[in-house]
Amino acid sequence: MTDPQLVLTERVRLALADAFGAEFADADPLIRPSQFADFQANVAMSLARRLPDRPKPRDVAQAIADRLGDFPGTVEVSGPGFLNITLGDAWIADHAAHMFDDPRAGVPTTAPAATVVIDYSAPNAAKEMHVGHLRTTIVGDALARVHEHLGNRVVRQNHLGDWGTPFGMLIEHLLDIGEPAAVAQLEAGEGTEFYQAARQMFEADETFKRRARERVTTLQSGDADTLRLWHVFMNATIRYFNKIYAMLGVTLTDADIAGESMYNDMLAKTCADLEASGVAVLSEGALCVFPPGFTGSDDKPLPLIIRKSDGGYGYATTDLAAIRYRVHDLKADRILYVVGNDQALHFQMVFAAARMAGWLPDSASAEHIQIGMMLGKDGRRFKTRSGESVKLSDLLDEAIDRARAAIADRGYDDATREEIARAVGIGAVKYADLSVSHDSEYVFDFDRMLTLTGNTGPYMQYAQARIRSIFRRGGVDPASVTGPIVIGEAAERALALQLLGFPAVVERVGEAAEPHRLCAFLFDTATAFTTFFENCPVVKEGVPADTRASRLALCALTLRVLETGLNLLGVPVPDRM
RNA sequence: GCGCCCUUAGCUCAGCCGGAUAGAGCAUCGGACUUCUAAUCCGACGGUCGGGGGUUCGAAUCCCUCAGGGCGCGCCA
Repeated sequence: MTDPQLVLTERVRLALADAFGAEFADADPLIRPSQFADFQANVAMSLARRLPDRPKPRDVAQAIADRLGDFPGTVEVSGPGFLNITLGDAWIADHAAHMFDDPRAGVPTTAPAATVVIDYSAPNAAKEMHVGHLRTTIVGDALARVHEHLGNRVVRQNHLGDWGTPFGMLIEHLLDIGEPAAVAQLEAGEGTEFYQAARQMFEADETFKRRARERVTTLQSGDADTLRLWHVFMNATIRYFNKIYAMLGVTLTDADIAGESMYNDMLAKTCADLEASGVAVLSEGALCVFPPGFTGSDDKPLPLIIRKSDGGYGYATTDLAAIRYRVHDLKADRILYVVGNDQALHFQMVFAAARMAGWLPDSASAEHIQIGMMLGKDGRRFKTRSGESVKLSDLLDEAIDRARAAIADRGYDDATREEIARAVGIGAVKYADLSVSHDSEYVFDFDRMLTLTGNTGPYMQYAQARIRSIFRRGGVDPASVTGPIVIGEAAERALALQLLGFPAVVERVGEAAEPHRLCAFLFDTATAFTTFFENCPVVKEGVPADTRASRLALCALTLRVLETGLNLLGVPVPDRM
């Protein structure tokens, strides 16, 4: 364990138990970063009130400090009873060295491993695919990578919108324009245009409308010819999705596809079981679950409709079937739904219904990781100037174009420039999505996300590239560096201390499902490195051999942390920029 | 009516498991370039943390309330 906050928590807890008795060993020492020291412990104030003779908080703090005499650093009582803790340089160097020797850079593996089902991306083949899907894809993928790194068993579930009434008109439109033309259009990413054309026919042409409705019926009845057409449509669409995933460097594969259609065969039983157990009841001809606590506009219970009065199933049914499948068949301990926050109420009700049915036991959690809406620079829903939704590939192309322009005069050959432009452009978009908290709206702005300063992908990539540059310049392989690490300059100390916090951040990101915390950490790390870079020459002439060895080790460790962190976010890591 | 998100510096956002003087980037102003990659840095300026009440030794953070903005909510997904 290298994380200072955790080390100190344990150490101070022992001290206060020693001072006041074992019954207080459960008290959280409240170790927090401090502006007056490396860390501060805030426990004395609250603990003073719990103690029988209600001593002064400062005395409590002093009593704890007295039992930290052997601590490798300094402990001072300050203000109303704060304990200001400054770690010794040797302690920091020692733990940094320990972290450096660990291939995992101190990140522990969860034991026992949990099964984490992550539902993300889930583009809808029959609806406009908009930039909102970009965010759930990127955030979900980062969470999958983090949980995998933590040693959990991750089951990705791409809950494609691949079923439902719109497919009647989509299939008819496919027939009208011919399969080859339809496939070409869909693979080219013009699913929205395809959908709109079908929609237009549906609204304008009564014959088409009738055909579409009949097609829905034959599709749902499992008619072989119709299913074949459906597969033609879906396969082409999925090939387009895969192009986008490849471009984005997303880890989703066809094996992770678990679209709505997958649950078709379970829907009737889902309803029957819910009805038999009394969880679902008929209301106005529809089969509904009324989870307690949900009321509508007139204070009447709000239904979750699982079978429409016409006998059809909605997405609530699918979600309930999916939750049962994920718990029972996939053995999920945790299910993360990385989905837009407009579905908050829906998921609350689905989760509540699943609990009522006993399909979601207390031992498993279902969490809606709410994704906030993406806004344009004008603060309104992200659209093109003409009001169209923005095509994902166009968006990514523009990011790459801008990145390419930024490095145009750097003297790289074409292939290298292209590789860097892709890494920087895609990295900028992904990092921008990840660096703000997932549940808030966020403003999409190319200019901001592509700058080399601030909390951006390019800045993080650049910091990392500069470290590699040092190794190149020095003719040193980062893997061959051995240290030892010695703390001299303030910038070395600050960098080493910063690095020690990496494992805890990764764990926290997994627990709280908040990738933006990793971004913030990496930004702080890159900033600390930049200060080090400005102040501490490494392979320049005149640097003593031991200093050089120590700094090379710090560089190598920083590189590992930045590279690992960016990998966990799914942000590409170019060698040079 | 109900649910979710939001309201913190001119702009974009952190901080919100309560802790000392609320942070960062951009923008603005001033400074640093014969570079271990200056697209990278340093400094300055800049805030009634939407309003009010409560809990607390202590509130941007917890509770209540009001206001404003966004999104959603019985047979689309």
